[in-house]
Amino acid sequence: MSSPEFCIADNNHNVEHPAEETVPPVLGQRSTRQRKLIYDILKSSNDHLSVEDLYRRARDIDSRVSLSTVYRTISLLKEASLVDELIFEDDRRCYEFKRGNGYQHHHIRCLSCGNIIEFQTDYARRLRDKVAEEMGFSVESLKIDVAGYCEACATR
Amino acid sequence: MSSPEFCIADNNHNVEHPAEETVPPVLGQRSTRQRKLIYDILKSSNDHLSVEDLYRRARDIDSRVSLSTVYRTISLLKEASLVDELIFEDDRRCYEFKRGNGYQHHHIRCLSCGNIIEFQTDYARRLRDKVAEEMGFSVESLKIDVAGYCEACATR
DNA sequence: GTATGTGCAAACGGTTTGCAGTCTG
DNA sequence: CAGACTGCAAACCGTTTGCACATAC
Repeated sequence: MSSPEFCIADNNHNVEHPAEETVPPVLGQRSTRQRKLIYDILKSSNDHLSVEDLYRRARDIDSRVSLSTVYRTISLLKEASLVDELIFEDDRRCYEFKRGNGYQHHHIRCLSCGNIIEFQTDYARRLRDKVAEEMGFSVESLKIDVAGYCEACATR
Repeated sequence: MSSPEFCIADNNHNVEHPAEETVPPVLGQRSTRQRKLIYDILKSSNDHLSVEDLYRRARDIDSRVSLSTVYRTISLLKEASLVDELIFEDDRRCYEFKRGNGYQHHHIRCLSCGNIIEFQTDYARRLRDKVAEEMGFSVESLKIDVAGYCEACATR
C-alpha cells in the first residue's frame, strides 16, 4: 500500500503544539502580536490556507489584525522560506507551513469537492536527479500537481 | 541520453505551417479575422505566450484587435481544449497550443533567464496510474513544474 | 436581417502601497 | 525614544463585463 513510488502523506503534524514553541520567527526585527498570531495559525494548521482563510481565522482570535498585515506577514514568511506558496490552476493561492526537510510532498486536488490530499513519491527525487545530471540544471523546486475527481465525487 | 524516465522534448512543431491549414477552430459560431489571427499565432508558436505577448504579436500583424478579444478568444480556446493554460509560481500565466495526444510534456523554468524547457517523462504516467489505482482517483491533469537555474545561468 | 463578435471604457477583485499613528526593543 | 509595524484607504493591475456598433452567415 505504501510504496516509495507513491504514498499518501501523513500531514497531521500538529499533534501537540507546546505553547512555548510559539516563539515568532526571525522575520523583520520586531515580534508583534499580529505576526505571532499569523505564524501560529499557519504552523498549527494542516490545511492549505488562503489569505482570506488566514485573515478570518486571525480575526476570530484577535480582531486587531488587518488584511494588509496578513499579506505583509505572509510575504515575510515566504521570503524566510518558512511557508510555501501553492498556486493552483483555478488561481487559488494557498500557503502551507514548511515542515522539516524530510517532508517533501505534492498535491492531489479534487476538482469537485476541492479537497487536497498530500502524497509523497520517489519519482520526484529521481526526476530531480535526472534533470541535474543530464542538463546541469540546479533544481530549486519540483512541484507535482494532480487534479481530477476523488472516488467519492466520481461515483456520485 | 533519451530515456523514458526523462528526456528533453522536441517542441519545434512549426516546421511548416501551410496557409490553408489556417482554418479556424470550431469555437463559438463565427470565424472572424481576430479569432483566426489569435489562433494562428498560438498554433505556430513554440513558446509559452502570455496574454500580453499574444496581444502584441497580434497587433503587429493587424492593429484591429483589442485586448478584450484576446482574452475572450483564449477563454474559448481553453474551453475547447485547444490550448493549455500554465500558471507558474511567479504568477505568470502562459498559453500553449495543445499538440496531439502523444505529446504530453512538463516544464523546467530557469529562474534567472526565464527560459522554459519542455521535457517528457514516463514517471508522470506511472504516477497517474498509481493515483488512479490506489485511490480510485480519476486523474484529469498531472503537471510537473521544475524551477531552478540552467547550466549557463548557474555557472555565471 | 439577425444573432454573434468586437472595441471601448468602466467595473472588478485580489494585492500592494503611502501615510499618519502605534508599539517594540 | 527611534525606528519598525500596523490599519486604513487609496492605488494598482490583470482580467472581466456592459453596451453600442460592426460583421459573419
